[in-house]
Amino acid sequence: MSPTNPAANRPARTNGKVTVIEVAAEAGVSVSAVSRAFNPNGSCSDKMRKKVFKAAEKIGYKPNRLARGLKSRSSLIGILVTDFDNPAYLAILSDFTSAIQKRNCHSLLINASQQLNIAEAVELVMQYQVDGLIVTSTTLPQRLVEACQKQNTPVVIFGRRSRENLATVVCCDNVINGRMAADLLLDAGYHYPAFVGGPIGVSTTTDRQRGFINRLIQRGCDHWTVCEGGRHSYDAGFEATCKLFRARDRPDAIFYADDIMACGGMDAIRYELGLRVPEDVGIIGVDDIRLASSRAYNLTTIRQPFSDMVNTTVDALFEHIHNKDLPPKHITMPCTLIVRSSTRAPGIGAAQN
Amino acid sequence: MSPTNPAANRPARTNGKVTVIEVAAEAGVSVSAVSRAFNPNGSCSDKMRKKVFKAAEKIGYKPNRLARGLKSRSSLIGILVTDFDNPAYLAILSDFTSAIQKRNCHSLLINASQQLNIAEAVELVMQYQVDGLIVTSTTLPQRLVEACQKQNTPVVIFGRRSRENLATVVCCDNVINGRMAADLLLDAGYHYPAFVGGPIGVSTTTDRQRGFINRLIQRGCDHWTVCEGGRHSYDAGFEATCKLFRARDRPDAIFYADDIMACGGMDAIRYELGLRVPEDVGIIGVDDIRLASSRAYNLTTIRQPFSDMVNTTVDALFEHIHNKDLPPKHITMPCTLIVRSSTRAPGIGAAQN
DNA sequence: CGACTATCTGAAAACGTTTGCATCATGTCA
DNA sequence: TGACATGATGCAAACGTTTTCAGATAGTCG
Repeated sequence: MSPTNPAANRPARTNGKVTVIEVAAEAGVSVSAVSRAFNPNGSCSDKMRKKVFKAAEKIGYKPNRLARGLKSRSSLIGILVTDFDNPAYLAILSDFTSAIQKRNCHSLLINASQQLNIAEAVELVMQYQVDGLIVTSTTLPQRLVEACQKQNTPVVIFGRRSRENLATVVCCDNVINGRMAADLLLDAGYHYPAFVGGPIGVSTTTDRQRGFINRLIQRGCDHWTVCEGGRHSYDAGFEATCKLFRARDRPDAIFYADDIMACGGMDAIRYELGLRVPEDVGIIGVDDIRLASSRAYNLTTIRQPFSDMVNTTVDALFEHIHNKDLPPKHITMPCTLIVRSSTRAPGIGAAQN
Repeated sequence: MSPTNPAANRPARTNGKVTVIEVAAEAGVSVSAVSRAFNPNGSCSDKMRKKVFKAAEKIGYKPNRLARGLKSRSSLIGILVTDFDNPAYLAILSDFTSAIQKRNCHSLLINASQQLNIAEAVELVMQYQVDGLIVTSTTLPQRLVEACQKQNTPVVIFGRRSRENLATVVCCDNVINGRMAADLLLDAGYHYPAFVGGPIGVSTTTDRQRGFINRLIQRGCDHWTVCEGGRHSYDAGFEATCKLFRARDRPDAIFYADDIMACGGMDAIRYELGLRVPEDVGIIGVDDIRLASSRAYNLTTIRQPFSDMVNTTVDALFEHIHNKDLPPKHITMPCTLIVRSSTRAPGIGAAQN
């Protein structure tokens, strides 16, 4: 019971678990000293820190993040995912978790695609006192964004623009993307373009369609058609394409809202309809998923810079976390046209234009 | 200060957050009553529960899962993922999160593919006091499994068998899968089979290889070759295949450790080498990812029942959570051969055998 | 050598729950 | 009617941290 060892006379409750208390006892310092030693910005001398670490190491102490989260930050980031169909999301998830881990936080992954609606998902994730929330491939009703803000939890929306200016958004300008697709197809001499969309009412799809169609009209193309696509999946693309070709006026070029749909569509055109790509039908998608650059598809597409978008999203989220009254902002990332062999080279067959 | 309202005279600390204390005050009951009302197996009358819920609803109370986790379960399940290359994992993740959410728990997703090694990943996830841990596409060193068990956290390993019998494992018998592939190729009259593997030292790959080669030998085929594949990716399959065909003895059939590698390989064979599938080269993969059934690839493969495997894994994990001294078990799920058009029909060209 | 900072350190009060124990109704049975 | 079991309720002590506040310990400067 020496006076230099203030924790020694504390009853050592040794019920298995090793906590700060045990570390304090072992190192002969106070509990607060241990806490500070483990906190990067705790005021604590080097000697103390070394002593504490040594004791902690010796008795195998690991901090309890739940307990820590009760007083300070949980270091949990919620990731809300609704679209598990789009193959691009595997790399996106990998990048998100990785970027979050780099900041010594971790990812609470919520699947809002099936049983859960978005409101329930948000409520659940908030129960874990997440430090921030990333919402992917869907937009958040104003009401929910406000609910998060009331709890002081910043939200960043990934990949969808949202009408209200409440939350920070990272996405691409899909109207421009639609325009790019229209220009490419017309330049390559296609005459009857079609658009195959994703889920109804989703801003990415509607924006792409709007940009596409408006540009067609603007350039004097008055012969086009549109097909609601359904899910972001191979099968949806396949079927939408078959449907498109059952009509009397068959398109000679298709802009798909999505690469995976474009792949399904290309297979329908080649193997179901027996037509050639790009000679008979030109195809262009969006995303540039891995499969797009495969030799089998070699798809012309508009690349979304997913990896950059993810990093930007996480950066923005942590900015908001560290500075709570930063105003929300809209960040638009540029897309690039990747011309491969699912469209004819510009100029060829363009005589009629 | 009526005697029927024990919480009314408690100082109402009203610092914004609404907690059990506020609910108790609102409902005029004790804090413990509120807690019990919110816990399905808390002893509590219907009248009380109704009263508490009404008060909670009125003032917008949401339980704090972090605080709850401090005393009882965290309702967090860790999911360790190392393989973000294999496209099958998107659906697997979707199924895992969904199955976990059905049990009113949530998924802490740890990416152990890049910066983090497995030991660090496990340690991190344990800091969140997860109720259980799912380890996918990798095995856990005995030391780590023991560390988890010491903390009373059950572990289930998904998709890999592990040498030690410490943790519960859900996987397929990949030796059998290798045998199936060998039989199919020999039956179809291929003579010089090759195996293209995934990452070195991974049990799935080595098992498939072993089953495959042993069966070839057993059936008198003494002409075969093997190629280490590298990652589970399209590019790895593509390149391994090119390498294979640069040798003097070109195989006429390839068993890939993985569908996505098989797709890369098929493209190499068709577009890089100018050979026909299945006439010149037969191809078989494992997994039956969505892409395998696309018209472009239409790949013969061995289907792993991923969805069932996920459910079995989660079932097993929760069994262990609820009954801590259940012994670990090995669960082997049956795979099915899906014959498509990347292999010749059995019998054709089999004269030489 | 004394006063004054600057830096470390410790005690104790949170953080929001759950739960063991004690109490108190309420109903049951002889 | 009294003894007793049953179930609902409240009190208060955990759970493992962080953090405020105050005290102690050097360090600096005149």
